[in-house]
Amino acid sequence: MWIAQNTQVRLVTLKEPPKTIRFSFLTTKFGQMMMGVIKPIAGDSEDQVAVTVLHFVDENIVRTYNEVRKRWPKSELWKDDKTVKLVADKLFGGDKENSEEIPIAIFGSDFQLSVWRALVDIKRGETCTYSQLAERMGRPTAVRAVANAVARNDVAILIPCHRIVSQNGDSKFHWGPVLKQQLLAHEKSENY
DNA sequence: GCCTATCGTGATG
DNA sequence: CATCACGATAGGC
Repeated sequence: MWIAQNTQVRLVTLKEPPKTIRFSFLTTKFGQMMMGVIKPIAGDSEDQVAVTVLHFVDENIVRTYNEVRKRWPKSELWKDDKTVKLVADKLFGGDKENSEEIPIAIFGSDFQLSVWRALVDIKRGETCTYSQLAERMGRPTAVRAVANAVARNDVAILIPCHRIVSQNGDSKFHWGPVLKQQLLAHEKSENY
């Protein structure tokens, strides 16, 4: 079970951290993940939810939970399998076809937001170096700062930070270089 | 390999 | 506020 090839993402920026994040765990083709969603987002219908957290579980769920807890110190974390499942089914449930647009709620500094916005423009099967990304943002010398912001992406896959590689081929990834390579290989292949 | 330019963040006072 | 150390970098030597 994995994300549909043509999934579209819509970024919504939050003015403050979410009061409540509803989370649950999923089993995917690339391992277990923790997903956090918020609802509703401004201007959307009552039952509309947006993804705000998507982390791989690399060791165990407690560790992953603690990491999310640390990242969102002001937010309440509610276990809510039902609400998460609504989004998870849209994302992972279908097969190759998926016309649903997935809202992603992000919160961060202006700089971070601009980095994350630039990330979603990198197409599936493509990669981009840190300096290329910095250049695209019109901040060619802020390479190191861009890398910091990339590393802080909280929504794996949907905000595709795994598509950023360093120029010398080094491939660092929050959840390990091996997984990163697997994701990239998967995206480059035609076998979905 | 080591040295340095670069810049947003978070910690600290 | 001011300062400092720290990166998922990159380029020069």
